[in-house]
Amino acid sequence: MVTMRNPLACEACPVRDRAACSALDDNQRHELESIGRTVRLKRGEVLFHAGEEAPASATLISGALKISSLDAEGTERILSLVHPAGFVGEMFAPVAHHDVTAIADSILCLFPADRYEKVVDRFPRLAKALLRRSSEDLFASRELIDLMGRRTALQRVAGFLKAMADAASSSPCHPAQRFDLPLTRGEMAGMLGLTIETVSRQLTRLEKDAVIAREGARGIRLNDAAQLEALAA
Amino acid sequence: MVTMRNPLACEACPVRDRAACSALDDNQRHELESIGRTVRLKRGEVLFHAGEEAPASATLISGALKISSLDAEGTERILSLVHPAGFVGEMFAPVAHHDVTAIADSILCLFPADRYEKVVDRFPRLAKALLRRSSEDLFASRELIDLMGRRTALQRVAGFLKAMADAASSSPCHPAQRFDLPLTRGEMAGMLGLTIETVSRQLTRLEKDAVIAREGARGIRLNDAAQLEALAA
DNA sequence: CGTTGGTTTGATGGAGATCAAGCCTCGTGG
DNA sequence: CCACGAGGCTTGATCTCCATCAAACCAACG
Repeated sequence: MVTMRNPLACEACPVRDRAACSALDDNQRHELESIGRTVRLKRGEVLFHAGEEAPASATLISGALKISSLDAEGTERILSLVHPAGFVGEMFAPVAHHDVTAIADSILCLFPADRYEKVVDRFPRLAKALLRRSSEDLFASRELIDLMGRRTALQRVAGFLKAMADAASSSPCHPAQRFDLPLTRGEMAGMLGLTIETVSRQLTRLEKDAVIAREGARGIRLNDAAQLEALAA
Repeated sequence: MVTMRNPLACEACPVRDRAACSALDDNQRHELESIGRTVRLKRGEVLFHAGEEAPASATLISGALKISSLDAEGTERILSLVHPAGFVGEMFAPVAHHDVTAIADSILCLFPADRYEKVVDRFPRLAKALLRRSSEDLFASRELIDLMGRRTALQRVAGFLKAMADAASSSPCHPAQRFDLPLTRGEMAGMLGLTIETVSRQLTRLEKDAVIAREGARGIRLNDAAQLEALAA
């Protein structure tokens, strides 16, 4: 984990109009800027460890994170993905509940927990913006619950691909025609409550049925988005 | 749905020190009181319907709610349970995403969306309290995701019973020794991604193994909480 | 007393977990 | 430059667990 002491470059920030801090005016944002610092993570590096005390808060600028936990047998279960402009950090918990790990090379704004909370108290607009983000996260969580409640493996994998296509798209209403999966097969399996083999088989099946085409291990091209959606049930 | 015009009885409210409004001082709470009204729901009655415009916000005083959606085949999928002091309502969404239904006779404080938001803007402490609640809901969501990610039906049912025992307990650290399931078998199945029959079979199995005892269709007595936890993996 | 909604139990088949190889890609070092 | 190894991915064979279909049970209630 590389920490940069130099000031955050809010002016050039690619998520400046979508992240929670976008609710602030220039003066307020400068104040927030002064307590944060930029952090770079490479794929696989851990930001927070479950059980860690007083975790910080952070906004993801680019890349992707996963929030996960390990069960007794040591298999990873992915609870959430974090996309750029997303917020991580449990402001009200004394210890972190889950692991947070980069699944792609990432850049983020990191804020010490105590100082961040003080800023939240002084700037109500920030509190409200965080509430909005939290509501969105909650909604995303419920979408994942919905996905995992599906009973067949095909429905789950199809629904997952659909969700990834939507997330990868620049326009919010249309799915991306072509994108790279940010997760390994094992991570997908851990997210969907399946095994690696089953995920792999469903992907080959979708390719045989010409719903998708695979380009290497990670690349996905959507041949028939409507059919994909139908299969997701 | 019975709506009462008479003022909310905050002074006598059983959740007055746990709900979001507990963050307010007396004057502020009176103001909130003036825009809300008490609503009584019987089991099965719907508070919000998915797709409904401008849903209100509400705090649950007693009883229990479920947040659910219907998939294409018409099977219900439960996304969340709401316990007393819990908050429902999507302040930032123009339309409701999910159905909200009483699963027990319930009493709640209902606030019109627009007026509630105005109050939130004026009282930053309320915004922060809602943020805390939202974080807790998010955490609960992730626990459910964790539960549903388990691969065997026994683990899911055991984990669910454990969660219900914890929720039913007055003390936060010890599970209740005896409680009633708030859900039908069908609702449990919808929550765990299983079928009614499988849920039923796992319960009989747990009873045969003397981990639990059943008292009628809904009553559960915990014989061996440690074993239950172990089975939940 | 019959009906209805929820629950339990049984029998069967199929979907997915598990076990086991083999393959592809990339990075490292000889 | 090629060999090698390590991860990650795919494919196959088998077996287990759960969904499905079907029927009976039970309690509450009109």
